[in-house]
Amino acid sequence: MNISVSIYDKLKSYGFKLTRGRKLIINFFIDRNQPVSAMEIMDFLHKRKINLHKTTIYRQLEFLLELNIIRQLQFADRKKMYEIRTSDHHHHLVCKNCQKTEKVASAALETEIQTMEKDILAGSDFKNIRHSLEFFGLCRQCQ
Amino acid sequence: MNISVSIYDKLKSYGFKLTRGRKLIINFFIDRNQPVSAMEIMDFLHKRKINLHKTTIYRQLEFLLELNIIRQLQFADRKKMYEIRTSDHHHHLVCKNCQKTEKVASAALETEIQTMEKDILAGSDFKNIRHSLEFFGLCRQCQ
DNA sequence: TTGACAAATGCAACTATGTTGCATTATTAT
DNA sequence: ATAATAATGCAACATAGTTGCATTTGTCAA
Ligand SMILES: [Mn+2]
Ligand SMILES: [Mn+2]
Ligand SMILES: [Zn+2]
Ligand SMILES: [Zn+2]
Repeated sequence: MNISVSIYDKLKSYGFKLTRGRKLIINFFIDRNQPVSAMEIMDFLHKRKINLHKTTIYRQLEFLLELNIIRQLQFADRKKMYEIRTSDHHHHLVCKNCQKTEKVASAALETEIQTMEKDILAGSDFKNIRHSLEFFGLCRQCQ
Repeated sequence: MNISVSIYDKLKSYGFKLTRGRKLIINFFIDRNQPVSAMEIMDFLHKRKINLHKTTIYRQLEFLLELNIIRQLQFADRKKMYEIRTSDHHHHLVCKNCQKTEKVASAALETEIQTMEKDILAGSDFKNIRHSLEFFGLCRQCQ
């Protein structure tokens, strides 16, 4: 079962349209399988001679977020990153210099984080606890 | 031993000047003991009839970062937050709606994170690994 | 195949946050 | 008090993202 087709079906079932730009953006997310910025999406489309306006890019991002197809990440930068939402829970290792990114994951760490989230629920007035954990460093090229 | 005086001494020892604005900003960081934005610093100074230009605020932040007196944090927002650098390693619980912030800490979690950082050093080309871990939720008022 | 209708887009103008170059002012040591 | 230089103010600029509104496009049903 093709992941992009299953996303298309989801959109159609809600009555949303499958435009050329939307399909390209969805497939870009699937192919990259890594966090990308709005600007990177624009550049990718531009190379394929598809000139979507930046407003449209941001509206697509908002739309895909709303439908839980992508997720938003905030690294040390001011700009937001987005990646396709998959079932595997993972975090990132980001180069402080060039933003090259790798996935990282640890079952032991997730267990500890879940414990922490339970403690927070019990010990504070906050509800709906989520977390963001990212690692930063210098990649080989940037050392 | 007064913490603000020890910071003043450090600055003087490097030959930097103790201006009215700089002292107020340092003391604001010490008093608040929580992450604040550039804009919050401006507002604080404005209330005390000290109108430092925004350029000056940003240059002070850069300066205090350079000297490791404050640290920079990035939550889910586009804007950066800054807090006084203390010896206690901690993370934050931030309200997604109003940005109200509490400190959180867990020795067990830090141990697990350190293990992860060692694994990353061993298993990737990255060096100088750091981490950012923040929790998000909805505070009492915003639920 | 063609309308009709809603969804999606383009555009201009705008906002928020932060940065740069350069002339002027304030702090410090002597 | 003076000289040296750190710090500031200002205008202009940069980047990332947002909003209102007119126009275009995709879809479904006739
Ligand atoms: Mn996690
Ligand atoms: Mn930590
Ligand atoms: Zn790099
Ligand atoms: Zn709140």
